[in-house]
Amino acid sequence: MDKRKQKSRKIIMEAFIELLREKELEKISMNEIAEKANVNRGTIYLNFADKYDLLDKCIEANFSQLIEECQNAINDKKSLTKESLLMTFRYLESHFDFLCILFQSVGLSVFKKCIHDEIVKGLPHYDQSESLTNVIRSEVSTQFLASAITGVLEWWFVNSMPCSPDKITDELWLLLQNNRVI
Amino acid sequence: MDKRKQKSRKIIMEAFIELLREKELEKISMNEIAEKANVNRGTIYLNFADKYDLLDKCIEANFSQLIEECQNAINDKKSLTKESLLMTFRYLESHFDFLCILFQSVGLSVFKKCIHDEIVKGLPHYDQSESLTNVIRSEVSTQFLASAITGVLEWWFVNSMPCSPDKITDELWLLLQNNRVI
DNA sequence: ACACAACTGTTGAATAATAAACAGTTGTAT
DNA sequence: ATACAACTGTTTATTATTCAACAGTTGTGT
Repeated sequence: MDKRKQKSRKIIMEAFIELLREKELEKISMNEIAEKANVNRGTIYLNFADKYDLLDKCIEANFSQLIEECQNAINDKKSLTKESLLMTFRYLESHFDFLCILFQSVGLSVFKKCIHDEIVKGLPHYDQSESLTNVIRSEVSTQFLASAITGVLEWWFVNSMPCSPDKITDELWLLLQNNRVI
Repeated sequence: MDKRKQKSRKIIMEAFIELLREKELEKISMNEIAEKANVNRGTIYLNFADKYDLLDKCIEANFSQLIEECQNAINDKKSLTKESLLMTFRYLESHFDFLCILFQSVGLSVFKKCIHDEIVKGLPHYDQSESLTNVIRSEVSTQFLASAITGVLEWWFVNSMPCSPDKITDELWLLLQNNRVI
């Protein structure tokens, strides 16, 4: 992509997020965003359809960042690791205030779905055709586990992170081991 | 000036100064500057003739900043004030490492002349036609004082700021008062 | 002496951002 | 009710930056 587009999108999104920290979405005007980003107002419309599209792109970029930060741990080993869980908790922790802002505007569901899907990808997949003793690792169990993990993530986040990322990861990992899934 | 030109010049100069901190002028290539500034190499040539022109513009911008920071104290009262002296010392202190780099490349003389001239502007001017008792405030005395002040500034800077801006300002101001110039 | 890599400064075509306008909308105060 | 100010989203011509290529230079090692 053209360097100018990259830069424009970046500074506009940064300015917008900065404003989101200061006031709620509906109180933010395109004029303000343009002023804060120090770009022409038209430039915003060249890159984003409107304020809500801009918000979507910010969320997407934010989620991409989470995935990217965890992808070494997740993708290299082609399965869920303790490390990737820890990184996810740490990501949620370090972006807490910003994510709260996003969830106010857009709800938790988008993020939850993304994280759930990513966990599904990370869990080991086994054919349904395998023996019945492996039923625990079937599609159903994958969904079961992904939901469980996502649920813990959500609970931890929504309750303002009642314990450290390290502690919650330890506990969750122990549960997974006890269920003989990993 | 067009917003894009402003931005380009700013980020190119900042990147260049950043590189000047890391290595000497002759070891810095236009490629590196472009890379650090995250602009196309051609953009540098659209804004600056070459590396040396870029250096000149950086110095000019830096000096403009000094003047601007002191101009309230200097220009509003149309004469030299203790405050403007203090601000000058503080400016030299806070930009010490960067100014050292500049002086390595370009020498002290440019800066000295600018500061000298600015002090001349700040000193009160009296007609040569006034009574002989006012000879102390003639053109000669103006040059005398400006050189003295500039000399102290230079000594203080070249000797790596042997005392605080506040202390050197106090001492210099006392000298000026004892000479009944202010 | 030669090759080779990195650099300089320039070009032209494509693309993006800017400035300045515009009509239409919304919210607010009088 | 109405005027007013601020906003939205779009359009136009203009200007700046980008990208890719170019020939020519400089410095380095073999």
